[in-house]
Amino acid sequence: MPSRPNLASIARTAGVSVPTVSKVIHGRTGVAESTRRRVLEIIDATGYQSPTERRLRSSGPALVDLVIGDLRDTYATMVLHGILEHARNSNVDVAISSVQSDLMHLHDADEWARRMVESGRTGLIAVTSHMTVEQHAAFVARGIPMVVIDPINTPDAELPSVGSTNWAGGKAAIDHLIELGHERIAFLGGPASAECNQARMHGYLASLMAHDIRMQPDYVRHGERFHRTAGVACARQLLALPQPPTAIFAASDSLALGVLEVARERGLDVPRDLSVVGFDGLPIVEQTLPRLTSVSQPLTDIGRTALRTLLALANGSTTEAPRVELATELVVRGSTAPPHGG
Amino acid sequence: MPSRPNLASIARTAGVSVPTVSKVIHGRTGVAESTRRRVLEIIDATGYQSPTERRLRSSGPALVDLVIGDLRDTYATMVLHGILEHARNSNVDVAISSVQSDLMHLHDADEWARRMVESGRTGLIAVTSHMTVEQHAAFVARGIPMVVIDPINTPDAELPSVGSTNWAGGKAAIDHLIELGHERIAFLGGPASAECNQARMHGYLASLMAHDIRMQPDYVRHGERFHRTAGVACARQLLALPQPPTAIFAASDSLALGVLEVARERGLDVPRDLSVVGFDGLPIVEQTLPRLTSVSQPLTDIGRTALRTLLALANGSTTEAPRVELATELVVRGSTAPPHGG
DNA sequence: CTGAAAGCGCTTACAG
DNA sequence: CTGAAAGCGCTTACAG
Repeated sequence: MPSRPNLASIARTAGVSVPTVSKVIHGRTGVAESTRRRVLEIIDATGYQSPTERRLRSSGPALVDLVIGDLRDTYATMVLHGILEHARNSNVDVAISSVQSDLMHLHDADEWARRMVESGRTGLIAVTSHMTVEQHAAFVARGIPMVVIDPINTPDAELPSVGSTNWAGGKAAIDHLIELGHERIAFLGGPASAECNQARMHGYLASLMAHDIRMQPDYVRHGERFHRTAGVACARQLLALPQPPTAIFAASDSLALGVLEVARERGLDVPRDLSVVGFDGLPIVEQTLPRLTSVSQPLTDIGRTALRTLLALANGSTTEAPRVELATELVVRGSTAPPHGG
Repeated sequence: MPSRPNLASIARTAGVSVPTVSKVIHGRTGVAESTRRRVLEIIDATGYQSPTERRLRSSGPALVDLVIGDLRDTYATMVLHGILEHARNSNVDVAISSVQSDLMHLHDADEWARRMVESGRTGLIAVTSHMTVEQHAAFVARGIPMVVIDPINTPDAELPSVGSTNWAGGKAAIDHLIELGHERIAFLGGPASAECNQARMHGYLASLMAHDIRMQPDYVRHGERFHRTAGVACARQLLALPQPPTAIFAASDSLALGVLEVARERGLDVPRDLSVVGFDGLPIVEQTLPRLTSVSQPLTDIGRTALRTLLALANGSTTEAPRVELATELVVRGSTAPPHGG
């Protein structure tokens, strides 16, 4: 076999003529099903690329695909901003799609990967998407490198991912509330399946445990999304408990906005009657009344790092850790104070 | 000349050999400067496309370029959302870049257009960018269709653009304030050069005129950007006037957020002491205290329409109007009321 | 359904 | 600096 496969070498291996291979590649009719299958197998095995594909990959800026769950979320926008900044510096183009996570079934993943190879795409970054082992495998099988940012499920261990120190961030938030004197602290999470959400919750549990505070199952709630409306629903439940919490740690700033809204609607003063901590550090935390204490994530850095990791993988680097975590930082603002009642 | 130019036809026209044309196309050395120029001219004139370029354009989904001024602005995000929605339905891919407007000089535009042709891009949508006649010409010259959304300068008449009824929206806002009994009404605008800003201001002036209210030059301010910080700066100036306005019409919701902030810092009650109207209808207007009366733009529709227009142009349609305006709607919320002092 | 033959469009290596 | 010649990789048209 020559160093680079061409129609002739594929034809030779398959024991057919060059025109037959050409027909298979272009999906023309007039090829026996068994022949077609045999040729396709060899094409797959040799990793044949048409001249167009080859030129696409070598000439001009690389083009990476980006899938984002919901763009109207400021979180996604800030990650995107970081990705685009690094893209400009690295002379890389970014093709963006926004899809509902459930649209991307296994079949779609395979079709998607095929089309990415065809159009010479360099790799894929998925932000807050659902990503199964099979889907990941579909991309790997076609040689498309892939990086995820905060998937809404727990990804397989092989899947390269970039995020922040969610566990440490959650723990820092609760440490802060306990230092202020709180003991009745609730956790208001996002999708229970999301790994980042689980890590934040386990940071919460770890802090309680370290301070010998018993965890109350009633005080742990999960929304369907990291969204304000979910925050409203869960906060209403929490504050309607016979013994409501004196502090709520929300696993996102959007959820925390919902908490502030419910507090207002119930006439509770934040932070006098209720302390609230968010997570993300979105710009909005500086605009709320009171300004929101929040665990800040370096979102643009996460975006930048994800693209850097992807480009490294595309260049054949395999030394990258499968998971990169950037540091979070608790920023104390006006929404936390010692508990009032005691 | 054959129906489709190839190296042979170009060589014939230029009076050189096929290998020489090949060298010119790939920028190889060993070609006399005069020969190179002659060949390049003919390539330009005939619109020659390499087989790779041709295949790029014909196979797979079209790929359009999108340039966005500042992504962290929710305005841009919502437009983007509309574009991506229509892109998914039309099986079109979107390559996104975020650039400071001043980065795109004339030279860059030409280079950009060249690269777009090379990578088989279908067209360009520019959101809130600076776009000169020369830049537009650079894209037209290479056959790249282009659509702009709210450019921050006044675009040339030929440039296809999509926006909303800015003038009517501005007029509706002021009509509303005057109906409430206001006479001391200020206009707090964005970049004075932006056409959308000018249209909103002229709506303001038209309403004042129609109600025989004299326009006070002191009451008209322009920020450098449609941004909260500009709103803060201008609102401070307006409220420090010997006779401050009783109502402020801000030409964007972000500017209006700055006004609310200054009102709070000066202990003014909105809407009792000061009425505020914004423009855009971003989701945030439902979250402010009080909720913000605002002229709502159909931002996702604008995005959708921009892409639809671009694709129509790319398909050779020339019947499109050069300017499409979608309807705005004044949504009255809690930030406007009759003037208190009077 | 298959492939020998002709051909297209481009590139490469090299003689002048 | 230029181009005749050889060749590469693929496709097309058609005979069997």
